[in-house]
Amino acid sequence: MPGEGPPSGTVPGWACEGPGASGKNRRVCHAAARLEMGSLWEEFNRLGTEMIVTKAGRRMFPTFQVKLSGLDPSADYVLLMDFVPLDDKRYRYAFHSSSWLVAGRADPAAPGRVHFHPDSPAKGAQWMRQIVSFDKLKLTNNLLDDNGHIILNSMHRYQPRFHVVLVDPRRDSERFAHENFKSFSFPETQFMAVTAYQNHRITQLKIASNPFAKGFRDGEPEPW
Amino acid sequence: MPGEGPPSGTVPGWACEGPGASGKNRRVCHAAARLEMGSLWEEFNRLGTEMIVTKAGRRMFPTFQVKLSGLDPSADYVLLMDFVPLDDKRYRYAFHSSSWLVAGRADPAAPGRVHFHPDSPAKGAQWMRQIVSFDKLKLTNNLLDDNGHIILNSMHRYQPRFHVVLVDPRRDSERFAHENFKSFSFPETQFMAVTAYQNHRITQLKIASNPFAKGFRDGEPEPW
DNA sequence: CTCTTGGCACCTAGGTGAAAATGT
DNA sequence: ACATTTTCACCTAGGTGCCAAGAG
Repeated sequence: MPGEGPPSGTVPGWACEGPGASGKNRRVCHAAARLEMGSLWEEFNRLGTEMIVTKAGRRMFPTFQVKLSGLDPSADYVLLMDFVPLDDKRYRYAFHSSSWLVAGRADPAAPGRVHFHPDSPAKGAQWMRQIVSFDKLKLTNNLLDDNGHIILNSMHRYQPRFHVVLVDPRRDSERFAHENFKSFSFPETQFMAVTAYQNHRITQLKIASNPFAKGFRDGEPEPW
Repeated sequence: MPGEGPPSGTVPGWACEGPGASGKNRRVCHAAARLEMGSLWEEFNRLGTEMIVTKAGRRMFPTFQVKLSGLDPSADYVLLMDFVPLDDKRYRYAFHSSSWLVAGRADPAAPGRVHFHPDSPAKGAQWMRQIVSFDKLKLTNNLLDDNGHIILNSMHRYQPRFHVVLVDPRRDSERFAHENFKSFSFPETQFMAVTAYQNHRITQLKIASNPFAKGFRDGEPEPW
């Protein structure tokens, strides 16, 4: 079942350990990211988060947002996201039992794309100043999309991933690429891509928490 | 009367002339700015452009937009605007003659503020890539404004000014400040600050050309 | 009288899920 | 049957000029 995992957001092995060539650049190894709206993500995750994908592209809700710390204030960084398949399966939803069932092997993988945060590149000080929000990121199921959106297979599970990349001013910076980035995965943000919501409780939670989804708010009844 | 002046946008004296300490940094002296929507600005200017100022802050229309060239693609620049009084007078509008009359000396000058383009700082290559638009800039008549808006006196005339500032990485860069910027004034963008439109033809032109102003467009009559 | 303020109806622009239509 | 596409009413968010009322 979807959703379980450690509450940490740091991929093991990226710590600033020891000397030698295997370490990370000191300007990225102390980077830390705290997921915003964590309790909302967890609420969705308990039900099994679903994200709509459309031909034109649909935003995620909740929006993926992080608070950064530990960057070098005066160094340049690029921030980006990608999405990794959580398994090699295709799913379908059993309405009678309100649960997801494996429906076979995964479809051919969609073109792997990344989404650069539109403010990239920017100084560490700028990134740490306020919450970094990926609200321009859109998900699509159109394999031929030419709007630069993230392409996903519907009825497949994904794990959002967040990357902090140091802009290395050195010549031959490609040769140091492996030590110039740090990645973060928050298990509570994993989701099932769908073209229409399957679990009614997900629909209800979206309506209750997304201001753009219609519906009366907060016990406010219609005006008489 | 408002509106006359040379069609050039370059302030004389900023050219890259000669040797010696009086010149500009080579990374700014070749900078050039072309005003976008020039014909619309001129159309307004012929009538005597008016810009609304409100307590909450009002955008300019037309929006001040420029196309930049001649920057060093890899150098960092800050782009900003300020507004200089065109004279020391206060005006009033004579409806019967449809003309502006001098109504006395200028009120005490409003706090001088500048508006940094929100993408600042950025590389020359980034600034030159597309049109730079100051559509976040707002004008207010609130002397105590704390939203960072440009404060102007109503019934006074102003000349918008645009500045390209090189971010100088050298220590003691303050000592070179005078040679690290280049300024542009487009006479066709001068305007009268008002709290309500005075010239009806200005109102009509705003409605006809600003998508946010209501009114039927393009001879399209109401549905039947 | 001249000028300013605040509410408001009416726009643009674009993010929602519902539901019907269309595949497969 | 299951999944996708399309359309649409209904939102948020915010930029307009208008007009009545207020302030000097």
